Amino acid sequence: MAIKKKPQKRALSHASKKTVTQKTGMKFPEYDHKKIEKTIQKEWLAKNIYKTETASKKKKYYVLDMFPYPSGAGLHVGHPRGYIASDVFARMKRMQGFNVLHPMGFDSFGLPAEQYAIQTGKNPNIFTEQLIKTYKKQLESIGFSYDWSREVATHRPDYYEWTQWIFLQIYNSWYDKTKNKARPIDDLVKIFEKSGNEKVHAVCNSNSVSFSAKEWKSWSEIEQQKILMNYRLAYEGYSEVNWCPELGTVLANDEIVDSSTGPVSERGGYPVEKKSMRQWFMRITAYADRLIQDLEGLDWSSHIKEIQKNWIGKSEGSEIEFTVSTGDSLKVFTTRADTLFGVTYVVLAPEHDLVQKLKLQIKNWNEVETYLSEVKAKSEEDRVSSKEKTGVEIKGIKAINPANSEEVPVWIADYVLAGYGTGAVMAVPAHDERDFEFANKYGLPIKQVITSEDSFRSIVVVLTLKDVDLFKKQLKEKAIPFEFAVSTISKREHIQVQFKKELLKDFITLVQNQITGTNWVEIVGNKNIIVQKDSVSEDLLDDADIWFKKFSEWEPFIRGQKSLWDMLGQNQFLREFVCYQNDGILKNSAQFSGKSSVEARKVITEFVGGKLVTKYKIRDAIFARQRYWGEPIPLIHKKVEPKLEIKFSGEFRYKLLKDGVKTIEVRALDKKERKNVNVGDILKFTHVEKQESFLVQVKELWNFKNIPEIFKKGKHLFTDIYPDQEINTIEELYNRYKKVAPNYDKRIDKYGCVAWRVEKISEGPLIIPVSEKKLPLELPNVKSYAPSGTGESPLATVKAWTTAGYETNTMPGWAGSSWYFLRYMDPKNKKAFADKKALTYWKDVDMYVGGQEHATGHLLYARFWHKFLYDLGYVPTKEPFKSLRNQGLIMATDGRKMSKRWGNVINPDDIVATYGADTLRVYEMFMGPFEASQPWSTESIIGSRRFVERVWRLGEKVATQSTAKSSEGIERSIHKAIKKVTEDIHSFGFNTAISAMMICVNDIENTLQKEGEALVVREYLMLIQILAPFAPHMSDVLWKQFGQKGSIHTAPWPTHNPKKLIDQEMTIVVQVNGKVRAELRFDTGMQKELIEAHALRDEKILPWIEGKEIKRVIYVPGKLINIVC
RNA sequence: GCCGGAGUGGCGGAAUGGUAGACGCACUCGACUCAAAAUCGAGUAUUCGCAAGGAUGUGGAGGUUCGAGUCCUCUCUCCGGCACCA
Repeated sequence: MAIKKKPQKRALSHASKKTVTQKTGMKFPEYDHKKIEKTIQKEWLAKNIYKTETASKKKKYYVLDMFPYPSGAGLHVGHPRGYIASDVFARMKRMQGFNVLHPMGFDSFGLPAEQYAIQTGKNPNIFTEQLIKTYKKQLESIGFSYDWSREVATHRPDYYEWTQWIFLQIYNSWYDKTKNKARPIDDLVKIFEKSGNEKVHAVCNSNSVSFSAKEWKSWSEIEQQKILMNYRLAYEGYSEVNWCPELGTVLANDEIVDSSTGPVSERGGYPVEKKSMRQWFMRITAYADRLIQDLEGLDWSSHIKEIQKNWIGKSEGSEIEFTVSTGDSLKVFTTRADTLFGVTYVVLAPEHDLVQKLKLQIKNWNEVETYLSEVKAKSEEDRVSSKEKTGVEIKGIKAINPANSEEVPVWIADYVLAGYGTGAVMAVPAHDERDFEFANKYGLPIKQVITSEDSFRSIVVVLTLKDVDLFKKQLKEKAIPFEFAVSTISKREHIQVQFKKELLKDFITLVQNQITGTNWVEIVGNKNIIVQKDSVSEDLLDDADIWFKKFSEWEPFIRGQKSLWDMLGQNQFLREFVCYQNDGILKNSAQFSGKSSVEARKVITEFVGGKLVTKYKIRDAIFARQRYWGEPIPLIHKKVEPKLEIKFSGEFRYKLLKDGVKTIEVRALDKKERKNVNVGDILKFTHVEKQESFLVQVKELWNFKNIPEIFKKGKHLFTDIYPDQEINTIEELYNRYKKVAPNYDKRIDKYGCVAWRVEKISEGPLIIPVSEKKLPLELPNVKSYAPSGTGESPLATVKAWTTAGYETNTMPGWAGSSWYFLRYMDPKNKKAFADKKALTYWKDVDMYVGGQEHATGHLLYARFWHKFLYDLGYVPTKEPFKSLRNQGLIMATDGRKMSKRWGNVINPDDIVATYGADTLRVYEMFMGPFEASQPWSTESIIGSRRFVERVWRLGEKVATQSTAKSSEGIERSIHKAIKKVTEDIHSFGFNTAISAMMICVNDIENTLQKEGEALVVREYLMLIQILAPFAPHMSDVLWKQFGQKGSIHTAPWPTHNPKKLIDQEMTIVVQVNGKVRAELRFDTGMQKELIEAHALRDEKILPWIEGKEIKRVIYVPGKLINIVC
């Protein structure tokens, strides 16, 4: 049985409340954190010292925390780390005279509250408000300088009114690529009315077709809206969700776990499947490029920037058109157009359009179909996790390489993704690992077209141990007249030599002549090539065939070299072939041979009539949750009158048979042949009775108030026509039909007739936005928070909600957090999300502090929304967060993450109670570098407590007599500390800032022990001022204790005087050949020559330089002197 | 696999190319105390040496430099992100 060791609680010295009598007779209290913190917090509140006004002549500074999600688990000591840092920062800025905005709020919509509501049936609104209260209390006890009058919570209607408002702006916008910004959708409508969509250069759904202004105008509102939906920045669409039939609900990715039988729900372990559901999307892809571009000007950690860049995944390449033997064109996307001559096959994604289109021409359709269904049956996990590539050749179809007109086979394989690029790739197995693997598996040819141009190469020379020494010696003695590096690998008898490419020849000669019995291996990049000793020659440089030498040929040789085998056995050598993926010089590429990859990409693309294009990995963001506890999406699905779309089908001449119309004799328009078809078949025919042909053109949609019974979708109707008539509109057609319909059968034999068909009955609801005046669209009360069972949100079960036609999806968690920082600027505004004045004053966040886990979520979405608002002129800056700092996690004492599950959570309330908020703050800042993760240490925190107390007790020793003279040493320490602390807070080096203050306190204490030295009030106050951001309670109380008016937190920040930093003496380290041999003290500012003379005569130095010629003396002013001899 | 970041005492960590281990924890010894806690003082990388002092030392192997934890090359390990993105 494990014995749990209880952490020992340290006794703290505050126990007694007696006072200490100072030299001066003034009463100095003991440090009692509970009393101090409680009193001073009350005073702050009463005097409202952290309230921030917008109208200020002072310069603004906006310090923001990522607001918390108030969860039932409450805070643990890891959460406030970022808040403490930003608070320290904000406090310093405030003391430096800035008008600091430092607010706090709550990201209060989300899953856990919903989960709780489902389980308990309690109203999540009430529950959430309670949690917020608890959180606030916890935060307040730590002593943050938040202006609570600006608090926001995303679940409150006065807040989400504006989340909904922003949504509507996004919904009513489109992205103009020409102007590279979002514009109102009304602008687009105007363009459509004027010139259709041919000139529109917009970011839109790929299924949109081109149309003219006339066509646009001819469409019904529903049709127009459907077109517009392809352009809106918030649009309706479908996507696959994780559907759990047992639970009757949609699950988020983290609610799913893998099991042996496939994915199951975390709760209950029920199977989870994919289901296509209606969703709302945000067209973040429109901003992909700007989201990358504008990262450049941001003061964020390169780490986060990198993650975002990676996530957006920009890649520049070419779109190249291959021709398929059927005549169809096949576009591929590649970043390596330079390898076009190396294409030996092309691959389509299983979902590629051409696959279905060419169905009839595919000779092995059965095989293809089997493969397609196999792929479909595979779960996404299977498809990704099994690295084994599968595919099938499409027989009967070839693709023609536009570069050299070569015919190459066409394959379908699921390693090609339908959603990226064009869903088709040109395969260059010689220079792409995936193609390489696939080609090897299916025996496809490999054609080499790029040669390495590395200026450096590595060679591993296999030597005996004895030879290694010899070899090294030769190199050391510069027996080889060129630059290289030597290293032994794994302490075995290998030597790795690096050298410039042009020196290869010389090197080979040397090895062959001087070292006997060597064999060797060449490594290019991280790929290996074996070269037999005999075959080493000049053409090693340019004969690329060696890259494809079969391993089997060399295997016996390598096995013979046991150590080499050990070294290389586990790596790429197990491969039979090697493929070279880097840029290089082209070969086997007709007129392009000899060009560099970079140049060739451009010219080859041009040569084959391709296009240079940019692609992004990022996908549009799903902006809908099938949940209750989120902002309602302010849209109404309005039912409208149905519309018919009617399609003309053809002309017929009927041959009346005795028992009625059964067959029709017809002649096709283009192929002059007769054939019999059945009634209802749709064909293109000419009128044959008089050998005349006429066309019926139908381009209109028909609106019906009430659709006649006869118009069933897909039903064929026949209208008689006379040979000499023309029918131009559906209306004419319909009228004729109506006339004929009653005695249809009787008339039909006499005349020709035209067939037409109801193609589409568009009844779909029209989506209209809720009027801005009616916002907020408040969440209705529901009887049950349980899932609706259909996968839809519980809102779908609310009758009033659905009859009003309101959208039943709610917004995702990231909606409210994508703009909250703007609301803080003017949180009570009822007319706008924030007033223009407030927005122009506060502009953007100067310092944003939070966890890096939001790199690809919140931080991306917030930037996206902000850019959108900027495009429409609602905010003055392109980017919301100028500087960003990410705190490291605080792990539990056991090294794991703090979590209820592990039972290792440390509650800040306990720490505040035992040690005080000031100590908690100092400790969390002192633990280590702010951005690094550290484990919480129950033992180490005492050090911070000691420091806080020591500063307090230093107060007893302050000389309050007006005659007291300040000590030069103490003055210097304090000014040093001011300098260091100011700089370090700026650079978020809180741990070293505290260390500097500790050094300062140690210095003062030591100095005070000397006779005649005193700590004067002014200097002591400076010390507590720089400590104030870290220990705000204690320092403010001390401030008042020493008779200062107002709060320390509104007093100006001290500045250091550079003159006071200078010591009269300096310590110079004396080195001989870089080794420290002595330390000497000189007057500050002494000349180099004098110092040098002293150093050379020093008794500690003499033995080291005796009898040696002094070659050089290096002097680093004020620091060291190095004697080289 | 690819892209980032990091490896320094018993622990958290500090060091514009210039005395490696600041500061803190822990530990050891001492002072105070009847005693303990708290507090204060001294010490604390490894190794040789009684000492003075010397040698070694920042994951490993090399290099550049008067001088490298820091810069360069290779390599190992750990952490984070992405993951068949052509």
